[in-house]
Amino acid sequence: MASDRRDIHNSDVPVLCRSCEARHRGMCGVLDPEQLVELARTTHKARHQPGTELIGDSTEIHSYANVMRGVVKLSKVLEDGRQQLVGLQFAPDFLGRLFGQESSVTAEAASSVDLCVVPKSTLEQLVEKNPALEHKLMQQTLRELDEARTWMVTLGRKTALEKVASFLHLIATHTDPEADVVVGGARFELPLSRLDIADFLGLTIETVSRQMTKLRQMGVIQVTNNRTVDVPDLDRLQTLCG
Amino acid sequence: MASDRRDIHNSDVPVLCRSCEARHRGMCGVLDPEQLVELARTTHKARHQPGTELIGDSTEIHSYANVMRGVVKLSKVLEDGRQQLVGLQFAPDFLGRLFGQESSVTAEAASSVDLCVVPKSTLEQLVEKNPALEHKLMQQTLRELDEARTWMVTLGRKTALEKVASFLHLIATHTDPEADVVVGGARFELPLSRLDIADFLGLTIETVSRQMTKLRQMGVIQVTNNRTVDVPDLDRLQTLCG
DNA sequence: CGCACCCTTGAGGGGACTCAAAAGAAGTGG
DNA sequence: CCACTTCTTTTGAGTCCCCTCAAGGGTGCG
Repeated sequence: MASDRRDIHNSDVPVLCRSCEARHRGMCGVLDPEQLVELARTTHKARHQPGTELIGDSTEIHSYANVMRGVVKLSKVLEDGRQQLVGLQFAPDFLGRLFGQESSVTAEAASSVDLCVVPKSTLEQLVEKNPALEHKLMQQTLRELDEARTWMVTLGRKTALEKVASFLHLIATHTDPEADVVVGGARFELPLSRLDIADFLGLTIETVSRQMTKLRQMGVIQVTNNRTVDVPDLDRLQTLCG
Repeated sequence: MASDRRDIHNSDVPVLCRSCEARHRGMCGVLDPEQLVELARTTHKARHQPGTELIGDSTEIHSYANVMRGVVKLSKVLEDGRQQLVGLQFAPDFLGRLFGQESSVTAEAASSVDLCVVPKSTLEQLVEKNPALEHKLMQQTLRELDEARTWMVTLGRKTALEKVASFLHLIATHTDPEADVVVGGARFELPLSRLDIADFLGLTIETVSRQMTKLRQMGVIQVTNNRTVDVPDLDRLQTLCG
């Protein structure tokens, strides 16, 4: 492809960026090499363990980030501790509330996560200079809004079984399929614990577990080590999503 | 105010736009008079009765619109007919999925609604020429995303009483308060029927009704004609939102 | 008045929650 | 390698909240 050829000859591309997914599919894809160099001067990679809080709700924002690897969960909590996940972000998603003074959600590493961290001011200056960048971020924001609204239907109108099926379907279609996929099926690692899944679905951990058992007994899924899920027939799973 | 004075002298402002809220608080606020004239050449006002479908789910998009008056409800339905409202839009909100080929939601007039309709191509050309316009629309999209996520907590984690209280609080704080507001209280017309409220909250119509009755018995609200709600103490209402 | 529509109220049932305990899985140290 | 702890997940029993089904008001309009 043309862009690949250009990359080969373009030794200006910062080393950090060369193997980064965000440069192709993510926001950095709209930057020219010069802007990429400028951006890379102020960014740094950061690896986080599962459970690490990346951004706190109602805390001031000093930086944005790109998810380079792993899964980040976005959540909100009520005063009495009830928690609800409001989004999941995969590579190469952009992380942070653009133009916001403070975050409206808590961001936490669900798995081991690699981030490319950008200072707030750097990115905002770049956005001002490059309308294409804001356009790219707008596209992601619109996609996130679509996903949030799709999920509202799940939260408000689906049964527990349908919720769990919907979650499995979401993960199956959002994580890169492993090499040994069977046609029409999928095998993947759950990036979330049962508690996280419950918080994502508006259920309790016990109910999630019971529905997983039911799906297992129905032959829709196979589970090994509580985390690896095998879906022989994705269409079958989809019919259970309501 | 300075902007008012400028308006008076600026007879270039199209007649249609002079009394429009969207020109000040909405997206047209970032346009200069020349652009406003250009835009106004292709727009037209449209009044719709309650219940009119403005945009169908999965239908092709030919135009966008600004809500000038009234309330628009956004909804999604499952194949078996279960419905979920995923958003409410008030003046001067922008209506439509920017850059999308087809809508991902159904938009319906909840009350009598006045729209300012803009052809898709006109607006998209204007967005390309004017980064400030995309920025403004980005701001609204980000706000809608925040609202959607806040509502996900309500859908997933709140009890029926908390849901109804949250809905009333939302309406109380999103519709322009009437002249005769008491300090700390509010009085407003519900823009939605009980069925719509139920679809918004992920409840049944009967449950909504029962919780309204309970709130009435608790003295938190007074209801007249099933549509006019009086909240003597908004703080009291808020404590019930969970 | 009579009809239509929307809302409220009541009785009963079921699905998800709560509380409790057992079974696995993962890590620690002898 | 195995006892031990700890954490996660599963399973079970019982309860409650919300849904379902059904009937009874209100309100507006012809």
